[in-house]
Amino acid sequence: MADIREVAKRANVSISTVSRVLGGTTRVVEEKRARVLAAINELDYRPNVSAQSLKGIRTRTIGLVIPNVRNLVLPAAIRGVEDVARNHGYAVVLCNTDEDSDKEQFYIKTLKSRLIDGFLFTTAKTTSSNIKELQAEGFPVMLLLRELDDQSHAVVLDHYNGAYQATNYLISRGLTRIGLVNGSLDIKLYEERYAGYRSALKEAGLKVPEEAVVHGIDGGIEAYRAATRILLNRVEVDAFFATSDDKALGVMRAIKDLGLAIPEDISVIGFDNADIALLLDPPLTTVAQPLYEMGAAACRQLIEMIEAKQPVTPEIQRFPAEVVIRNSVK
Amino acid sequence: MADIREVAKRANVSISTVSRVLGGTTRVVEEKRARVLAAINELDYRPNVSAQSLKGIRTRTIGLVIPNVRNLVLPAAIRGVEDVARNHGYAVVLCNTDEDSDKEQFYIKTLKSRLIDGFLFTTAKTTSSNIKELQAEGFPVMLLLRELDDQSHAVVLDHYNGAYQATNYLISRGLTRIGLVNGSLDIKLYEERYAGYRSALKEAGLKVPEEAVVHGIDGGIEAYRAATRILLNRVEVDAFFATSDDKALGVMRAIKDLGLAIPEDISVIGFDNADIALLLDPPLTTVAQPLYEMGAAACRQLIEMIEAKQPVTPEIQRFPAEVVIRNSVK
DNA sequence: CTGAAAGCGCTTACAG
DNA sequence: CTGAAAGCGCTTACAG
Repeated sequence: MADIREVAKRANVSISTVSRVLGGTTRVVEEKRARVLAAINELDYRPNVSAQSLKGIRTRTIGLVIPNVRNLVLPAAIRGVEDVARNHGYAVVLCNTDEDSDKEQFYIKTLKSRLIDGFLFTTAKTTSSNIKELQAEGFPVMLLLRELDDQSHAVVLDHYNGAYQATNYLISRGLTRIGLVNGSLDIKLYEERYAGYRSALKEAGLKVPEEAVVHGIDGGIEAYRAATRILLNRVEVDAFFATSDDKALGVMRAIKDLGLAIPEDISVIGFDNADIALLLDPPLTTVAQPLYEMGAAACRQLIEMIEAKQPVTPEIQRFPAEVVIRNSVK
Repeated sequence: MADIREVAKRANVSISTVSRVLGGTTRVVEEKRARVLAAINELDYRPNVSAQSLKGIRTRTIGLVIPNVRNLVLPAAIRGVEDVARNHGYAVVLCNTDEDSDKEQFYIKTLKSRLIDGFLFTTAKTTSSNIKELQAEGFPVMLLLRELDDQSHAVVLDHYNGAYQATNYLISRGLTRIGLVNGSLDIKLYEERYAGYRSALKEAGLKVPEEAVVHGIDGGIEAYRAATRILLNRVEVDAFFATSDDKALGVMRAIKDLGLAIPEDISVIGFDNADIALLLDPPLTTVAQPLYEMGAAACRQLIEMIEAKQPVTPEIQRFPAEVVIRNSVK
């Protein structure tokens, strides 16, 4: 690729002038500006990001740290992030941590040495301090889907209310023995969904069927095993609240494998409204999380933080949850 | 972060020496080397990638260009890519093109100005020359999942044989009126899967039921509509071959919505063996594509190309396809 | 084996 | 408004 000297030569100006028309901050006489622009065009010149970054200019690159692309939820959020990044000229580096704090630490290190402008995490956990340390060092950090505390910028769902609504919906359909297949309580949102579930039961005068409640479940296969175990133990259950759609998928498979019908014998409600939820059998009733929009909002706010001169005060953007009614609940 | 001068000062050597112990190519006297290593450790020093890249050193960053993360297949391949990238100290920048040649072009440009070491594409199309041009400029380019021609390095499946096997399996189960829900013929692999399907039918003395064959379908929703249309037209069909699992999901939904049973009334076979295939209802019989392994292999070969001194001769690695039998076929 | 110096491609005070 | 020069953090001939 052409460099700034070639452009300068072709336009018959100094490299300083080329740099100035590119930067757009200083006045450049119209005639020269036009020549420079022409030269840039003809040579298809793009400034070398590494050279710019050495001078303290933004790299326009952000690091997106997630547990694992390979699930039903994250891809939609990633698209949201990426689309606004692209529209602002930013590139995004993808990192999968598998919920492993050491991997996360490793990625933070490599991203730092690559002079990333900011970080977007969907891996926040109460048990890890990686993110807090990074913030303390002054890096722009945004949290997405999972929050940490009110010292961090975050875009999240109102998980408590979503779970509360889901449970209430089941109750409104006459269901009373509602099992819960939940994720790890180290992750705040699963704690909140658990809390919303309990509140709804309590308000309705129902008690939590402890034998039909499991936490720490990750993905469809684990959910399948958990639900099978509960059902095989002859725990009486007329509905399951699975706190993610992939868990719901596993729970549904388990119910059917035992010869039971959905929703006639057991109802199932999920969480996320993943792209495939409406194609499942039966189409899955679930709590919608506007994943794409949340990813987009988080990326927008991160870029704002990056480009702001002064530090922005931490803000938590909480999206409302909504039950999408389909056919998996009686 | 600390820079090389601080390390040099602390270790009481010149910055050249620090650079040398880092590079590992030149001998450095053991005593100094130890001091430098200690200083690096104490300061948690990592060389500035931008500065290195300005000197012509690899950035250890690759661009991964895909149509859209938001589907059932790509995430697994991405994980394969990312895992081997991480193991070699590479970062990966993710780009979604939506099959749009202009977006692809845009990404190629931005990635170039970021001094990416190499490119990995899963977007190869016979109708676009973006990739060929990039190759002509001498950039290391790897193709994944989709190939272009024998001038390009690629890691792909034996699509023809996979489709041939799938169709043959249906035939072996006594099915004779086999519809096809296929992707765009601009993409070579869908052409190949189409060819495999036709060959199997032909060998069995069956003819292609043209009214039950559609191309250009992308995703579950479109597949749902296409299958519904075929069925509503009263085309007689006893099986569908959907050339991806997300299409199969839509086809299954369409069949059930019309009150038909799978596989009793109509059998369905998919392609990919996506993570959720075994949790569907019924569990989906499909052609397995080792997505994770293919992603890993492609990334491995790309890094090899990047780090090779001399140009590597184009090689196409073709993985074998395999039918995974579950319960969606009679 | 190792230090001082040049230079990678830029941006930005500093003069004019 | 604009050019020459310094310098961002590195690597690597060049001497010694």
